[in-house]
Parts: sequence; C-alpha cells; structure tokens
Amino acid sequence: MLSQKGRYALKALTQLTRGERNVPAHVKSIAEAQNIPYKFLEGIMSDLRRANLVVSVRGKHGGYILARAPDEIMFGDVIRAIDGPLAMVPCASINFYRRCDDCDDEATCAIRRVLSGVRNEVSEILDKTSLAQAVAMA
Amino acid sequence: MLSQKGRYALKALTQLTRGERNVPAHVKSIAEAQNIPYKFLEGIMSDLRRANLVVSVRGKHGGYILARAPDEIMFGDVIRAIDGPLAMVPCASINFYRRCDDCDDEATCAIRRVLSGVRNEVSEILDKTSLAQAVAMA
DNA sequence: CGTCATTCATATCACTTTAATAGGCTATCA
DNA sequence: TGATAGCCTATTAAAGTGATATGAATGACG
Repeated sequence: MLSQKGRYALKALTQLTRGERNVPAHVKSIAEAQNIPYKFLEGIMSDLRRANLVVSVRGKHGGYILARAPDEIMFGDVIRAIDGPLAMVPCASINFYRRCDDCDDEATCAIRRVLSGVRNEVSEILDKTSLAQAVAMA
Repeated sequence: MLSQKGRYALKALTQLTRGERNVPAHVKSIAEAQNIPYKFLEGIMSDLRRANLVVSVRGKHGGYILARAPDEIMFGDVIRAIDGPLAMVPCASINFYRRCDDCDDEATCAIRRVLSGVRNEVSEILDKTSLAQAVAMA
C-alpha cells in the first residue's frame, strides 16, 4: 500500500494539473480543496520540490507550480519520489535495486521471477500514465 | 514493498512445494535452508496455519505440510494473508476495501481509477500464479 | 522601508509496525 | 518418560507513520 503521504502527493499534483499552468497555487488552497492537513502537505510539497516534480515560488503570492507539463509527469515518478520502489521485493526493483541478503541464488529464485513480472506490469501502467491523462479520464 | 515476513513466507512455502507432499517439514530445516531466523519463521508458519495455507503436525516428527496441492495455493493468497491488500490504496482493494476518508467523490477520483487498474494487473498475475507454477519455472 | 503572506527547515510527538529474541507450555511418539 | 517437535505470550529495539509546532527566510506590495 501507498503511504498517506503518497496518496496526498498524487491528490495535490492532480489538483495542480487541473489548475492554471504557471500560476502558483498556495499549499493552503490545495490542502482545503483536498482535505489534507495543511502543515503535513507543506512537508510533502517540499519533498516533491526536492524531487524536481514541482517548483516553488516564495514570498507573498507564492506557491507551487508543476515543474514540467502535466503530460510529462508520470504516476511512477511521484510514487517513487515519496514511497520508493514500485517492486514488491528489492531484488525485483530497477530504480532501487538491492540484493536480498538471505538469498542464495538470485538467478534461480522463483519469487524474484514472479515478482519481477509484477513490477514490470505495474511500471507499464504507472510509468505510462501521466497526471494529464489521469485527470482527462475524469 | 512486501514485508520481510511476506518474503519469508513465500520462501518457506516454495520450499514446502519442492519437498515431499504429506511429509511434515520442521521449521528448523526450512529456516536453515532459506536463511531465515528460526524463531521468527516459527511465528510466520503459525500465521500461515491460521490462514489455512498450511497444516501443522505436533509432537515428535512434527512439522508443516501444505494445506492444499501446491497448484492450488496462489501467490496472492500468501501475500494477502501476511501483508494484506494487493492494491496500493484501500479504495482500490477488492478483498480489503475501505473508503479513503479524505475523498469527496470516489466515483470520479482519478487516482482511484489508475490504481484500480494497477491492482487488477497485479491480481492477474498473483492470483493466477501458484506455488507449483513458480517452482516449475526454475 | 515595513508588513504580510508565503515557503523552508527543524524539531517534536504519539503511535504503530517491523524484525527479531526468549521462555515456557503442550502434544506426540519411540 | 524423555526427547522433539509446534504453540503461545511477552519483550525488545529500531524504524516508520501521520501529524503538529515554532520560527526563520523570502519576496511582493503599499
């Protein structure tokens, strides 16, 4: 399961996608529109900025805008930034690969084989579905 | 990501699948073969028993055997028993459905729509891949 | 310049989960 | 009866989660 943070991040970004491009949205307004605790969302937006998914504008009339066009930001990017790997086991991850230390032979591991297939299918959707597409579906 | 418990459970069950049917395997031998902490695995096997995936034999020469034929135990069954939902959000889960309390309108939620697709693809693999199949692939 | 609304950086908090260990009880069989 | 299993409960340390609080930095605007 995604963390609450991950869900909130997706909600916030779809909100930005729906709004006007290049007009910064305050955290406060996003928080209210999406029923997300204000201060909690503030931290999430900072994370998204550090992941280069969003750009911040400081000072009065500041806020956040998408770092790229909404059809260039994929669900997978967001989820990886906030929650980490898509894969169910570290050894089946591409972007966060790590060996399982109790594994004798990765090459013949039945679990890895099955869960690699899962990770590929998941990536096939999440890395090919953009914020723009998701919002358009509604 | 799966918990360590979930990974260990899958490893233990593939081990049982490889072994002789109807001959109880000791937790100790599984733990050694799979590099799993003995006492930790003991608890996991108890969970699997409570989930009716495995049957225990007590007393001397006791141990665990699969509750059903290994082609009737699916990856999805094991993962749900130990780690819960396959879905990435509660509202996209079939077996563990729960509403997101911050969600205004589930029917038009873009995130739910995308992540329901993911959950279906994941289920398509995990609920159709049995222990027997996974082991046979090796 | 000063003020106000905003982001930014930390710190803290309670709570739950995770991964693991320990000890003693209970059942079975030779 | 004693050895060998599983069974049950408790404990632990560490990490993660979801959230709140405080205050500093920044920048538009009057």
